[in-house]
Amino acid sequence: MYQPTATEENYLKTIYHLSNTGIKSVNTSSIATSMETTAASVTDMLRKLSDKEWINYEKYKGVKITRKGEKVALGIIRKHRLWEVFLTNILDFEWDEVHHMAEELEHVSSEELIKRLDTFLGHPKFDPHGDPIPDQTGKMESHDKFNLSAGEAGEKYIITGVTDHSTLFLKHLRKYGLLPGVTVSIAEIMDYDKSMLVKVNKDKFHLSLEVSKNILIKKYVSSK
Amino acid sequence: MYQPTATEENYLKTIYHLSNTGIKSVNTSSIATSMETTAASVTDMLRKLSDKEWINYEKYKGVKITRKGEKVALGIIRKHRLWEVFLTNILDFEWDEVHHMAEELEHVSSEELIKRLDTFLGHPKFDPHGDPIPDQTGKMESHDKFNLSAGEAGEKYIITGVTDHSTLFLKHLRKYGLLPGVTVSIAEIMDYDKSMLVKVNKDKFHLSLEVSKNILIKKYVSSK
DNA sequence: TACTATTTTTAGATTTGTCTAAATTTAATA
DNA sequence: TATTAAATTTAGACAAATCTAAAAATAGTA
Ligand SMILES: [Mn+2]
Ligand SMILES: [Mn+2]
Ligand SMILES: [Mn+2]
Ligand SMILES: [Mn+2]
Repeated sequence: MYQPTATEENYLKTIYHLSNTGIKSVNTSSIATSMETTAASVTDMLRKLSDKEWINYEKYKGVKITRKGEKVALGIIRKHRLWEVFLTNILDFEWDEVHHMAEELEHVSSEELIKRLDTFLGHPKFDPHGDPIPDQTGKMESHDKFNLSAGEAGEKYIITGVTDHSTLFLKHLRKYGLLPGVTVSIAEIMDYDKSMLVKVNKDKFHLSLEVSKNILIKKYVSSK
Repeated sequence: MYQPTATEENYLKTIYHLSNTGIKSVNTSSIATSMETTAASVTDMLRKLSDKEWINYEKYKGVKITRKGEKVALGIIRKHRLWEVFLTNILDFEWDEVHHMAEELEHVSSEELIKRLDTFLGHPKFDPHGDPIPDQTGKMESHDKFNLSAGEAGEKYIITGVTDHSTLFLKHLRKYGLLPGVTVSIAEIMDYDKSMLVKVNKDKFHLSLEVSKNILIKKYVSSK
């Protein structure tokens, strides 16, 4: 139908993400905050996105993304995450360095390029942060993820991702080797502040609730 | 100093190329033709590029690129050609398919990304079309290239590049396996139309002057 | 319910890059 | 050299995306 501009792609991606963050209705100001722009600019853009049928928009009533808009958003998210895999696995960037570059690369338009990149990378299912990569049709894995802060003392878990994607947080976790795929056992949970003592390989760390709240895990199972 | 926009980068790249195509002074209309835009638009942009000291521009007198502007242009050309190597060598695209994608990828801004891509690719000196890749300082190899049409019957040559970069021409050459690095011997040159019979491996082809004029070669030397 | 605070939209500008049409300058030629 | 042709620049407009400030609508609260 229409060919979205890079800006339109960014709006749709943001609206898609906000729609899936438990936030009831996606309103103008939440979009403005996420996009680091003004509510007035968002209103302007919402009208354009609505004209092109990527969202349903009624003045003052908030926004709902359409199936069409979702398809655009998932395409961009797919590109973003595949490029992130490329940057970490092939060019050896750290997981806290790749997001900014992927923000640019995700707008390179060739579908064939991303198809071949996907093949070259071995059809990865998750990006370096543990986020699932949509396939060409938009489908992706959704392993039930829960927070390390909800884990129990004495139990063993595998890190599957993070809820805070900020460079600061990712860098912090890297210092402890707390990356997706790594096995963590909870040695002790402090009653006073809910901080925890965890074991990773031979090392023991003390993690604040602030940190454990933002780490996603699944139960450890020895078979694969 | 200033951060060039993608459009400014494209203008500078075009001006740089025109400056090195033997065309005496780079004039407004030649830029307009190359960029597929109007002379009026070019005039507007020349003023901007001049303000930012990437070109020297005097009304009605044409354009000369500055050292600063050349540095910008060479940076873009480096990115363009490295991405072309990536697309052909790593993602298995054909040499006639990569230019369009590289036109987008060349504007991805990270210097560190291109540095690592260069390392990953093994610091290639030439792109898939035989064009030299500038290094980080802007230096590049300039093998003296001459045209196959100026070759002599009975002699053996190695293809080093092309002067026509159109998809049509590149596709045509691919059909015959006439790619950079391939050895060609001229069996016969027809007096009437200067067309030639060439041998590539076991195959013999008849090449029109139109074609041989656009193929760049160097003398064959058995040692390396 | 009435008033106030917050959110959202509108109005009016600005920047970047583009265009067409008209005016101006330079080049070509009779 | 005078006149015509071609190239270039200017003038005025437009689309995309943004902004600030003001107006309008909705939500929160006494
Ligand atoms: Mn990211
Ligand atoms: Mn983006
Ligand atoms: Mn190219
Ligand atoms: Mn090339």
